[in-house]
Amino acid sequence: MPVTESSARAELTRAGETPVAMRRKEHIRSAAEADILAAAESVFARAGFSGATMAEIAEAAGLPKANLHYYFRTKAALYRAVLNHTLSLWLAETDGIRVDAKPADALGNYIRAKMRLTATHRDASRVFANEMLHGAPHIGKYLRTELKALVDEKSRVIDHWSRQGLMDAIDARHLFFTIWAATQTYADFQPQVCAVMGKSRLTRAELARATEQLVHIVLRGCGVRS
Amino acid sequence: MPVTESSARAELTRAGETPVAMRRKEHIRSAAEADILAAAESVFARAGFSGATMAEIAEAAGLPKANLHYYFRTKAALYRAVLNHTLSLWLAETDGIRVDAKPADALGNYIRAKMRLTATHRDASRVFANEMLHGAPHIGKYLRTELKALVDEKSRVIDHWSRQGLMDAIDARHLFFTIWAATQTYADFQPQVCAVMGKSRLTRAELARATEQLVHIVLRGCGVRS
DNA sequence: TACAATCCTGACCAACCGGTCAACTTCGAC
DNA sequence: GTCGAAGTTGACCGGTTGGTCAGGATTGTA
Repeated sequence: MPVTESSARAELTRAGETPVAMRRKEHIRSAAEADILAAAESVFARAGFSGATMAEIAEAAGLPKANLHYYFRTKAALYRAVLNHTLSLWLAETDGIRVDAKPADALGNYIRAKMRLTATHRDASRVFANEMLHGAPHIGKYLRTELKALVDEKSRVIDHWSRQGLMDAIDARHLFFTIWAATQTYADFQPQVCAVMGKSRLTRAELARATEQLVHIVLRGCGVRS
Repeated sequence: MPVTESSARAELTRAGETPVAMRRKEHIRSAAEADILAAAESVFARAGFSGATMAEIAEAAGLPKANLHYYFRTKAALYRAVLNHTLSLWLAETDGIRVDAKPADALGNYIRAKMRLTATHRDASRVFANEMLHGAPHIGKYLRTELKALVDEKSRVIDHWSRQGLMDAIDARHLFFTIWAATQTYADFQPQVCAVMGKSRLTRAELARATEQLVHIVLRGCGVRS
């Protein structure tokens, strides 16, 4: 599980302090951190790590710049905190992929959930994509451990379905890459999608249409029996 | 067609100059520009526009920094030149998608060609992805004109195949988004792919395997009769 | 009230970076 | 050899940016 830069601070609180004081202080801290993280996510998504400035993030958060450095020592620390927040979103939604589920439901709903995620958390998706694009220097370890373990586990489920004749023999890892890429493209490459569709923004209806077509292609393409 | 910053210079050469001089000078210029563009593409791919520094590009090109500014006035001009180079790659490979072709061959070979492109021009793909991620400020116009026109044309071909019963009724635009995303992910998200596969780099064989699976899923998913 | 801890902030600084410039070299033309 | 255009380069500059710091405000406790 990702750990924020400041999570260890609670331990440092003086033993003699009353619960009331702790609660109040923690509230101030966590509220400020949440505001800063939200502003930072938006700015990092638009400008990338190098393109974003602390002054811009501070303005977006409605705080003086020095206050940012009070809660997050450095720009890199703030960036890592934003990344950790996005990573916790990343692992979710695979719960439905289990041996006792129907492949059509499990895979279909997974694609739908992923697509919903890109729509509701577009900035998080873009920060994640940006990090990956630049070689994943901050989250390489996470990819090789937690993400790999999760994919290994879910791949075994899909292999099981294949052996049972419920779907074609498919390399599950590459299938995940395809699903992730096809869904994320609506968040990460939105300018391209909008331009080609001849629209200024993606409507809910258009996204629903894209989702169902992707579900159709993947399920049919993998020979999932329904 | 994209135009490089300096293509208009040839016109400025003095009328009285001999062909030999012109040829030599143009050779020096084009050779230097090519070196700089190659170095810039590599650095922009790794660091993005803001993260890249002219000094870093200069070092990669083996030239003093001032020399870069002699050939490309500003960092933005150099970046646009790199983008133009990648855009010319982008449009290619769709030639095979024509009404008189067999859908299975046309689409299959298109996917294979795209996948080859991401392997041989990984940096170009990443520069393009980075530009898109940040809202496509430099190439928005290109997307809305040339790319849209191309996709509109190719979509009509696919619609034609659908009406002829050669494949399912598929929204061709979203199909292109899926194909582009699924192929580019092997260039743009390589750290993720490598981590999940448990390898330090992508082998040719692994990429070939991914390609054929993607071809299989797309063709089968679109109900292409073979 | 006195205290201590946390929270907040304007002012400041050193490092870096894109870009300029003047001087110098190279080379083909005549 | 002389000339001029193109190519080359080290040194320099102004603006930006991440980060610091000293001092003040706020708040719970005793």
